[in-house]
This record gives sequence, structure tokens and C-alpha cells, in this order.
Amino acid sequence: MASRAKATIFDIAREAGVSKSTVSLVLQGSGLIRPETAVKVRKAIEDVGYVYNRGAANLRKAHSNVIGMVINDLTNPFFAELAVGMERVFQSAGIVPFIANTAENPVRQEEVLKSLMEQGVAGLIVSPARGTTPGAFRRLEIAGVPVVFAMRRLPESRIPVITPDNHRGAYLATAHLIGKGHRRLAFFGGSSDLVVYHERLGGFREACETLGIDARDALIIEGETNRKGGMACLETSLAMAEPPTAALCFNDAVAFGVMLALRKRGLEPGADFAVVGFDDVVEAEHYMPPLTSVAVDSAGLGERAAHVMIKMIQSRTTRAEDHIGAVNLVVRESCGPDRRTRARAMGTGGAA
Amino acid sequence: MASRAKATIFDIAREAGVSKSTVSLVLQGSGLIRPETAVKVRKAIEDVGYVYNRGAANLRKAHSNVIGMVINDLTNPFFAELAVGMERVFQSAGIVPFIANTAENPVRQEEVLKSLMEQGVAGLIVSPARGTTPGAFRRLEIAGVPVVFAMRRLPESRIPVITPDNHRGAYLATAHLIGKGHRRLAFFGGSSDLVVYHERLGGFREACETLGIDARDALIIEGETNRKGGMACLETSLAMAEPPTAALCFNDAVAFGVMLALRKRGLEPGADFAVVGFDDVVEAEHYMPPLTSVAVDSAGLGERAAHVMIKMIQSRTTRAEDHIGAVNLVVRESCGPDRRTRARAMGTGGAA
DNA sequence: TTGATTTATTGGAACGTTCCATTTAATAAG
DNA sequence: CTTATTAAATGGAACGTTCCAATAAATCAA
Repeated sequence: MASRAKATIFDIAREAGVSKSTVSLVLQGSGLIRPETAVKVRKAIEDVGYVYNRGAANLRKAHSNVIGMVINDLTNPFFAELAVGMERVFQSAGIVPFIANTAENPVRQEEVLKSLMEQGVAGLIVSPARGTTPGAFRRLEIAGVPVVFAMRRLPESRIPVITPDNHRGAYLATAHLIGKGHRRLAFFGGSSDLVVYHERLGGFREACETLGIDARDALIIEGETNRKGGMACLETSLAMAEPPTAALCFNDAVAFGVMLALRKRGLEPGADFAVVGFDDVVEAEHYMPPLTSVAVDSAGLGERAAHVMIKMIQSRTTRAEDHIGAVNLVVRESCGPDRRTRARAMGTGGAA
Repeated sequence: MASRAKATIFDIAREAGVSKSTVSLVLQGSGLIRPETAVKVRKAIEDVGYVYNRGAANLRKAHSNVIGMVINDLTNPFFAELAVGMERVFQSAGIVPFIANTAENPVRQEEVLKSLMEQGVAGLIVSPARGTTPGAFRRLEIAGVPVVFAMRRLPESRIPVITPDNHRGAYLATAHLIGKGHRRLAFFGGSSDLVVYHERLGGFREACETLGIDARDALIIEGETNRKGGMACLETSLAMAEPPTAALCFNDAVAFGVMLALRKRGLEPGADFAVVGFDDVVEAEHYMPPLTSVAVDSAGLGERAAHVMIKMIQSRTTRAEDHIGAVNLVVRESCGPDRRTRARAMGTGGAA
């Protein structure tokens, strides 16, 4: 209401009877000022209701402490987890990261990136939107802003990447299905404009071939990466001449959709059709039946991404090594007769 | 890599053979400059790889276009939905909101608010963390920054609030349970340091009294507002001498927990124990059994909050009217014999 | 042709900080 | 008692914009 003109360090200086420079020093916690003076100044800061103007400071300092995270879908708990992991690290480093959502929209992403750059971010952690064009991050590179990709990568980009081991995860899951005796397999959901898709599909294919199944017999159906997509995939597959008996799904959301569609047709997930998900979101454990899924530790990947970012900023580089995170197949009850229910298979999925 | 010193409007001016003022005018899209000149300048902007420095600009303009949203729990899809609703509105207004997560931690919230203020935000939409002290927003008020509370309110605060009609929602849900013939009711989850809790509990109590049930017979168990809390509540209640036969849950997460715990005891949610949730998150519809819940349209509330914020900024005020959003009871199958499955009861819950 | 008006462009001060170079005050060394 | 040394505080320039007042160029009226 009252809102008198914003207080500046000059107001503080007058109030405390010192110079603006002294105030500045106190604000930065410099040891050069006499403790009593510092106390006096700090009191004045309180009294005048001062708010530090970081914009003005950055004008001189030329390096802010703001880090942005650009997330492609905030409503997916999987990405929200990623964000939370990053925050944990930044918090302990005294950094407040700003999150922006692109809602899987490359145009929006462009706006978001522009805005963050204008704000003078020190670095950016990005899970790029589907359909991102290769040039979208050129401006960032030119400006020399450190960028890390998390969970997703772009084809032919030099930007460091933190992702789970998608290939291995898909391999483990597929081997598990084959080990259960399934011979007609399907891969449901996702689309080929995502690098992740190719990685996971690659693991699926390799497992098929290694374990004696002709990959050309496998059914591959692209689709949306959500429940609806999963339902559609299942319907399509059951309309085939020789329908599959098991499916590896692009992610858990797709798997939930598949199970939903099975129920709707009077089929029991697990007994009548085996389903494996990917990501192992919290819901997977509580679903009916509990979903077998590839756990990727998204919060851990978020932490790792944050650490890499901090390193990059400190060493003033825009390059860093990629990091491929370990995955586990978490076996639950969505793949038929529960021989080893609720056991955690760590790095072994029956690839014998 | 190369990263030559950041280009400024002076560099553009030199490149285009005009003055810095002209460049500034072009950047602001002023109609005062000759179109050909504008084209020339815009080309120079591209050529030098210029990045607008909003911090410097704000130094003069004294009003940024940055809006912050402070969310208490980003992993709850309910709050993520709220964020998405807000973003929709801001996007069409050309504003990029920055989201920050407080993880339900008042200390973290303090840091976040401080950081956002230092960044010079034009306004703040906040879903306050549980346990927020009344003074937490004093600095914002002093600085005259517009603030809107969303989903949650603080006791005795003058800050405008956008919330669902918690009292009515709880009333409708409770009346529904009573209409089904239940007489021993429970209210599960939440805690009394949340204003929302009192609102929902108030609706519950009013329904009991109005519809002929002594509210003192009702069982009220506080607890965490997540699955775990729900499980604990159910266990506690079943240990009572005369256990309840139905429960209104503080939110859907609690309701999911209750259903989980029922199953674990071999009881069937719906048939053996009626459960109603609150919020109607997307999972509610797909759960087994589908959860009857109070829909609050969180995305819509987010949009509303964003609109109010934009109005406040334009009219340079820090006051605005509260907004209480309508709620619907969405009846599904978690409350016993499904007399009217999948019907949407709009504003009427059987309060006759 | 001259002056008035409109249209485009420009220089300079200001915004709130940081940081360097300086000054002043206090202390130590000779 | 000087003079060198250290500690504490300060003034001024700079950061990259915006915006006002001023100028220059073009158009119009008389």
C-alpha cells in the first residue's frame, strides 16, 4: 500500500551514517569491515525494508546465481521427481532454481529459453520437448551458457546428457518376458522423433535377437506416451492375426493404459497378458496388479545433473561428460505367475 | 566456446550505423522508427548474436514482466495441474512464469520468496507451505508486490485467495455417504494447521448435523496427506470399538491409501467400506475401484489466479477479491452398490 | 523563401549495484 | 617523533538499458 520508493544502498548508508560502498561490502559479507559497523549497517537494512536488487548487481558482476530448469511435462510425476532431485542439490548450494514448463511444445520452449537467457541465467538443465529442432540451443551455445540435458537427448548435439541406461533397461525387461516363456512380444508406445524411443526399442530388439526370437516377429506400435496411447496400442495389437502375449511399454503411463484396456476387455493383466513398464513411478507399486517396471531413479539423475551443472559453472566450461545412470528391473505381478514376487532384480534380468 | 564479450545495444548500433537509442526503440517495437531502419537494426541484432539484458532494462523501467509461482509440492499432480492452468493464461499474455518448489518447507519457502523478490518479480502466486508463519509475507506487503494465494489460505491475512469451495465439497461428499445409508462416518487425514482442513472438516460436520447424525459420533483422525497417511488412518479406525463404515478423506492421496489398506486386510473398497476422496486427480478415475471424489478443477483455479494477478499488476494494487471456485461431486464406484455409476452430480449430492 | 509542423534520430542522465584506486585512521617499527 | 604498515572506509566509474529533451531532416502552409 504505502510502498514508498524502493530503498537502495544509499538509503541504508544515510541511515547508518556510512558510505554506500561500506553497505555494499556488508551485503557481500566482506571481512574488511569492522564488526560493529557491520551490525549498525545490518540494523539499517532491516529498518528501511531493503530488498537487494540482483539485476543491478548482475549488471556489474556479469554472472548471476540463477539456474533454470526447463521441463517438458510437469504433470508427469516422473519429471516432477527429476525436478525435485535437482532442487535438493541446488538448495544445499544456496541456489534457488527456477522451473519452467514447456508442455512438450517446441514453440513454448523457444520462448522459455529466450526468457531465461534474458534473465541472465548462469546455467540451464533441460529436458527438451518432443520435436525440438537441432538449432534450438544454438543461441545458448553462442552465448556460452552451460546447458545439460536430462532424461532426453537431441540427435547430434554436443551438449552433455544425463540419462538412464535406456538400452539396458529395455533389454532386461524384454529378457524377463522371454524368460517367462513369451514368444510373441510387442513394444508399445512412444514415437521415433524421440531419441529415447530408439534407445529403448534398441534394447528390446537386441534382447529378442540374442535370446532366439526373430525381431521381425515382434510387433512394434508407436503411440502417445500416456494412458490413452497405451489403450490404443493394446486395441490395435489384439486386432492382429496372431496377437502378442506380452508387451514392453515405452513408459509406465502407457503400461497403465494397457492394463486398463485389458480389464475393459475382461482380460486379466499378468495372467492373460504380460505387461512391463518403464520409469517405475510411485503409482507402479500400488497399481492393480502391481506393475513390473524398469526403475530409473529419476531423482538421482536430477541430483547428478545438478552436480554436473555446478561443476560446469565453476570451471567456466560448456562441456562435460555424459552420464548414463544404472537401472533396475523391479519385478512385481504384472507378468503372469508370480514366481518371485516383489523380489528386486539388481542388474540381472535373467539374460542367461 | 568462443564466447566473445556479450554484445550490447552499442554493438548493434555500430553494426547498423545508428545510435543506441534507435536500437532501443527498435527493441521495444516503437512505431517511431522508419521501417527500413528497423529492418537494418534487426539484421544487426541477429548478426552480433545479441541477448537482451532484462536486468539492465528493469533497472530503468522498475517493473519487470516476471511472475513467480511458489508451489508447496510439485510432486503432487494436483498442484502440478494448478501450475499448468496458470501457465496457460500467462503464455497467452506473453509472460513466462517461473515456478519454484518449497517442498512443504517454510524455511525453504522463505529462501524462495527472498530470491524471487531480489529478482524483482512483478507478482507472486503462492500455495503456501504448511506451517507458514503469519509474518512470512510481510516483506512482500511492504514492498508492495502483488500476491495471490491459490488453493490454500493463511489465517488472518489480507492477501486475496483463490480456492475451491472446500466446505461445500465436503458437505456434498458427506451427504452422499449418508444418503447411501451410512451412519458411522469418519474423516481421514490432514491436520489442523491447515486452514483447508478446517474448511473441509466444517463441511463434513455440517452435513452430519443437518442430516441427523450426531457429529460427536463421527470419527476424526488427523494424518499425513498422502497414501501412507491414509493407510495409517484406516488401521487406527478399524482398531476402534465401533469402527466406521465410510470415510471422507482429506484428499485423493489419502483415499488411495485407505483403499490400499482395505485390500491388504482382505476388505473390498466400496462393498465393505465406502471411501470418498477430494480433488479428483486424474488417477481417481482409473483406480480400482474408480474413486468417488470432489472435483475442484485445479487447472481452472490456476487460470483464475493468473487472471487476478494480471489485473492486480495492471491496476497497480495489492488487493483483490477472493474467489471461491465451484466443486462437483463425481460419483464413481468406491461407495458401495453402484446405483448411479459414472453419473456426474453437478452441485447436488443428495442433500435432500 | 520563410517559418511552422511533423517525422526520425540522437545524446545524456539515470537506474542500483560492484570494484578499483584512494583516502583516512589506527598501529607498528625505527 | 617520524615513517612505514595495516586496517577500515570511501568516491567514482562502470555495467546495459530506458526515456526525456534536443536536434536534424523532411514536409507543409503561407
